Amino acid sequence: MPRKILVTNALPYANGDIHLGHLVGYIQGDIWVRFQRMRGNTVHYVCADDTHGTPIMLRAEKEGLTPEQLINRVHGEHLRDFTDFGVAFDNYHSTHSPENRDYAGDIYGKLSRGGLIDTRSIEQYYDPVKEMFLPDRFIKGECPKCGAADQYGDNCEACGAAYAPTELKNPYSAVSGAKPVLKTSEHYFFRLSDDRAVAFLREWTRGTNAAGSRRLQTEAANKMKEWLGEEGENKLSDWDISRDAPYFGFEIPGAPGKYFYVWLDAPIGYLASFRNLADKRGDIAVEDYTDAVRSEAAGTEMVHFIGKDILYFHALFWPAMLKFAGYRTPSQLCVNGFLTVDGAKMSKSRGTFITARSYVEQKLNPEWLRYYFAGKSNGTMEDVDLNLDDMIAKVNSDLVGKFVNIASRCAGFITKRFDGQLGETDVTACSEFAAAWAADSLSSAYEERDYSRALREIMRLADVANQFVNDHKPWELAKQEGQDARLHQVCSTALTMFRDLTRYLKPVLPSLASQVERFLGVPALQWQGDWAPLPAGHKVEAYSHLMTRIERKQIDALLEANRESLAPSTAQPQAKAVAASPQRHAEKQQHTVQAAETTSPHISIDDFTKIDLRIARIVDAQHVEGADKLIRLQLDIGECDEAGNPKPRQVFAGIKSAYDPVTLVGRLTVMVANLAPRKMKFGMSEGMVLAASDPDGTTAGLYILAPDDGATPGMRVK
RNA sequence: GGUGAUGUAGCUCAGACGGUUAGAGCGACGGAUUCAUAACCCGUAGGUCGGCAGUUCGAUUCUGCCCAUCACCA
Repeated sequence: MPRKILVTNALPYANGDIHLGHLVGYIQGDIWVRFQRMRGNTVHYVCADDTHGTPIMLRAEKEGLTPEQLINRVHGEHLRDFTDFGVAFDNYHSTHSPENRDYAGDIYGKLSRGGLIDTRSIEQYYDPVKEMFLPDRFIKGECPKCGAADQYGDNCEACGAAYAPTELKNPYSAVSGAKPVLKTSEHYFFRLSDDRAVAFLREWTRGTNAAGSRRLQTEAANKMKEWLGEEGENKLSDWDISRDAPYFGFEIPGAPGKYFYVWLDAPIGYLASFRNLADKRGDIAVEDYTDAVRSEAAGTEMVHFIGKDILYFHALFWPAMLKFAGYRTPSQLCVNGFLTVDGAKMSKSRGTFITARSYVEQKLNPEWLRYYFAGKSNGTMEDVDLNLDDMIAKVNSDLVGKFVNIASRCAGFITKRFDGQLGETDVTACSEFAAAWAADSLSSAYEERDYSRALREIMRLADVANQFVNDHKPWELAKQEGQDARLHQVCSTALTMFRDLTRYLKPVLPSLASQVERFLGVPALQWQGDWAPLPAGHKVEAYSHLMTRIERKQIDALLEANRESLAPSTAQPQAKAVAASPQRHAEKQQHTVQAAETTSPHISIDDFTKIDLRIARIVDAQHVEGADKLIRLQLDIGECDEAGNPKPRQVFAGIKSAYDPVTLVGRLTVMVANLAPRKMKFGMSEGMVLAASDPDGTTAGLYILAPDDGATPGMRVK
C-alpha cells in the first residue's frame, strides 16, 4: 500500500536572499521526497514564502515599494534559487494569500470558541513619530549591564546579557530615532499554559505517530522536555499572537486594528500552499491530509522539514494550534542543524556567507553541493560543516573518479565495437548489486534520512564496479583475437552496475541521473520491483562526459564574490546581518541572526597599546644559509647591555624575495618589540618587522615600512 | 551562570550493550597499470579514541571532574 505524504520545508522569510545555510534543509527534504517517489509513494511537496511582519513592512518602505510589490519580487527570486538547486516543490505559494487568510481565520475561530484565546493589556514601547509599536529588535539603547551603546532591545552583543527592552538606558527607535514611550494595548493570547494544551504537548512530543515511529528526533524530544518541564510543572506561558496596526498581515476577525502575529500564520502557510496546489490540480482530497478524523481514516502523513532554530514554533505552538482546531497534527518533524563553513559561522567578511544566487552565477554545479550536503546529513540535529577543501576532494574522487568513471571507461567499447548494443550481463559478477537490491539497508538509510550512510554504501559498490573492470581488463580483451564476446560482456556488466549506482544516487543527483537515463536509453529509474540487468541487445547512446571536477580556484572566486569589505558599521541592521541559521523565519530569525554576528572588526585602544612598536635601525642584514625566505636582521632600538654597549635585536624576516640584504643596512623601519621571542631553525628571533603586501596576491611584492625623517631608533610608534 | 550536544588517524566521518591486533573514504608514500578528464587497481605508514581521576580482572566504550567548540535557557 503506497504511502500518501504531505511534505513541507520551512518557509523562508521574504526579507532576504536564500543562502547555503538555508539549502541544507531544503536539499535534505527534496532528497527524501525524491526517494519516496522512487519507491512508488504519493508525495505532495509544498513550500511558500513567509511574508508578513514588521521587518517586511519597513523594508518595503525603505525600498519605496508596497509590501506586496516587495514580496512578489522576492517570491520570484526564492523560487528561482530553489529550482536551480533541484529543490522541486509541487507548489511554491505565499502566506499572503486568500487560502492562508481562510485557514488562519478558521483555526483562530476554533481556538477562540474552544476557550483557548485570551485578551489582556500589555505595555510596550511605542514610536511616537512613526506611530507604531516597536518589536524588540527595533529598539536600541545602552546595555543595562555593561553600558555598551547601540544595543538591541533583547540582548547585548558586547556582554551577552539578556534583558527586556524597557531596561535599556537611553532607548531610541531604530526606525525613526525618536525616544520611544510606553503605551498600553490589548493583545490576544493563545493559552498554551492551559492544562489541555500542556497535557497534549507532553504526550505529542514524546509519543509516536500512526506508523509507530517517533515524531521528533531524540535530541529534539529532549529539548522539548526541557521546555515543557517535568510532570506537574508548567513552564509554558501563553503566546502573544496579535500585533497592532500598522502591521503587514491579516487583520484578526472581529478585532479591528489587531493583526495576527507573523508566526501565527507562517506555518499555516503549509496548508495554504497545499490547498492552492489542490485547487490547481483538482485531484487531491485536501481534508484527507488536513482534517483530524479524515486523515486518520485515510492514513496520510504530514512531514515537516525545519531548522533547529524554529523547533520551538513547530513542536509547541503548531501542533497545539492544529490539535485544538480539529486539524491533524504533524506525523514527523525532521530537524536539521545549522551550517558552518570551514568550521566557523558564515561570515560576510570572509566571503563564506554564500548566497544561492552567487553559487549559480559563478557556474558551480548545484549537484556538487547536493552531494556534499547529503554526505554530511545523518538524520540528526547536528550542525553541518561545509569544509570547502573536503567538498572538492569528496566530489572529485567520489563522483568523477569513481562513479562517472565507470561509464566513461566502458561505454567507448560498446559504441566503437558493438554499435552501441549491449551484450549479456555477467549476473554472477553482479551478486553484490543484486544483494544490495534485495537488502533494505540502502532504502532504510534514505528513509531515516541518514544519507551519509547511504552514500558510504553506494561508494563501496562503486569500488566493487571499478574493481570488476580492473580485474577483467577490457582494454586488453579489445586487443586480443576472439575475445569479442568477453569484452562485450564485461562492458555490458559494468554498465548494469553503473545503472544501479545511478538509481541509488538519483534522489541526491536528479539532474545527473536524468542525463544517465538518456545515455542508457532507459525510462526514469525507479526503486521497486525485481532486480534485472540491462538486457542484451539494448541500445545505448554514445557517452559524453557527465560531470567535471571542482577546482579550488572556482571556490576562491565564489568566496571573493561573496566577500564584503569591513566598512564601518553604518549599514542598516538587516543589511549586515550574518545568519548562522538555515531557516530564517519571521522575526524570530532577526534575533538569531543579529546575535550571531560577534566577529566585530574593532579592537579597543587597550588592545592596540599592548603592541609595542618601535623605530629600529637595521645595523646588519645577512642571507641565511638554507632558508628560502628569511633574512637575518640586527635591529637597533636603542637597547644596551649591562656594560652600556649597544645591543641590537636579532630578527628573522621573511622578506628575501623582495630585498637584497645589502640595500637594507642603515635603513630605519618599524618593529614589534614585545613579540614573544621564538626559536627558529636558524636561531632566536626577537621580534618582527612590519611589511605590506596584497592579501589577494593580485599585486605582487613586499614592502617594509619606513618612518619620515627625524625619527630615531627606539621611538615608540602609536 | 544553568542545561544539552560534540570532541576517534593530516581531512571528513563510522564504531564500540566494557574484552584478543580501533575502522572506512579521501589525502600522503610505494608499486602496478594506461580503457578512463593522472581517473582506476594493489600495498604501506599515521591514532596513548580531548585531559585527569574513579568503578572493574580489564575502559577509548560506564561514572565524576576539567578543558575546548557549539546550541538552548535565565
